[in-house]
Amino acid sequence: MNKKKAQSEETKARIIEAANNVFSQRGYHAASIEDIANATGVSKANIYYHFKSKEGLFLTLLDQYEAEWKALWAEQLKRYASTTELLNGMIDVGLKRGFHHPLTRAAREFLEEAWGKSVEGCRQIAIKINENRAFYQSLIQQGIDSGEFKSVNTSDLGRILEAMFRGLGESSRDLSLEEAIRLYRVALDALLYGIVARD
Amino acid sequence: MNKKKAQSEETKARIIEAANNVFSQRGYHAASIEDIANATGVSKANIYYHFKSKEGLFLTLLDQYEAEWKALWAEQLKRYASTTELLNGMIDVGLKRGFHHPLTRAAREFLEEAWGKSVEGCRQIAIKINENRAFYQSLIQQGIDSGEFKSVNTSDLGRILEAMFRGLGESSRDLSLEEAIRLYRVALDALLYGIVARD
DNA sequence: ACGTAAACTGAACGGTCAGTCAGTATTTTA
DNA sequence: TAAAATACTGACTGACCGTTCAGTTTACGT
Repeated sequence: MNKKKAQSEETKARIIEAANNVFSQRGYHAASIEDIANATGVSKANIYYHFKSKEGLFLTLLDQYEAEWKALWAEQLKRYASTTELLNGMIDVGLKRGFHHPLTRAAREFLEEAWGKSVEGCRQIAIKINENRAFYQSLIQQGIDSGEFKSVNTSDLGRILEAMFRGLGESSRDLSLEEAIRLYRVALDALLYGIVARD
Repeated sequence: MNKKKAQSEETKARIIEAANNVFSQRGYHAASIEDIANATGVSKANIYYHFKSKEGLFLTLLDQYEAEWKALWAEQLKRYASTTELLNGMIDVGLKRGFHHPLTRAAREFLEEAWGKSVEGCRQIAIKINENRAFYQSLIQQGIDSGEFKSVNTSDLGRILEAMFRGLGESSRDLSLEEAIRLYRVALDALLYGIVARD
């Protein structure tokens, strides 16, 4: 139980890598299993040997991405003293590392396609959305606790922060990395300090 | 040339109405011409008598929606003295009138599907995106001119405002109208006055 | 009244794509 | 080394969907 299993796991890893690229570029629906098979260099049927379905493959990708994302954040959280700095750092790291979640588009598409069809798919995505919201919410809470932010409603503000970043992610698709980072920074600055003129 | 033409135009209008519902609920891809035909109560082929293609039908819908939106705004612009009030009013009117652009999801999906396939489709969507950006930008400029806002970069802030509203539109899909309006107001308040605590 | 054009339909076509299956090659186990 | 398990493939299926087309009904002009 050695050479064969190693081969198998390497193939699986190659499929995952190719699938990541194809889903990121084409989105969930437009990415066909055949595309992924060709990109990997294996047969279509082989993908169904390693993964239960297109949905199963995609959810595996999301799980993996989320795990990497969490690990990255656990590391970043130690590096910054204030929440403001942390948020600015988040922009840098988040954008440089794959332009703010390359699978986001595919994930949203997947969710919309799964709505009503795949109960399991919806459930899994719902879990991820909640975790993401809780993360943003905890960031805001941290800022309040440290006295940096006003005592705003963390649930609202978490949602708003998430919404703004998500919207920016889409809006900045035609921008270079540097321009995108600048835009995100300006946005964060506006949200932090407001745009209303003070006397 | 009377009864027949009237019938025809009524049918066309009914197709448009049904298509609006179906595209809004299902998104661009998942909405099949057959769905729309059934919802209208006509044959699939009849839709191709009145419209060139699925893309053509959808672009007609977008044009119509945009025209209504513009007319509504032209009216609203007169009703408010300050830009801050105007933005708050925008939330109310925009959300009450169909929860912030029901076709937005389908439009994004359409754009992603059209990328590389339909040059004409991309062109038309690009025009609409630019018009939308220019609109937000002019709102910000107006606020600066009246002395309400700091002299921020209008191009950036327009994009940011648009991104935030778009993100909120998605994020608030599981909220009631009242909750959504409240969330939007909190978001606008945060952007206007900031969330950083002042001494 | 009659020919013609507009409005409309049922059935089919062509293409795509997720998923299956019967079979082959390779490695492991006994 | 024989049998069994694993990794993998090519060809196929069934379903869906945008689009077309030959043909039918209906109103209009003359």
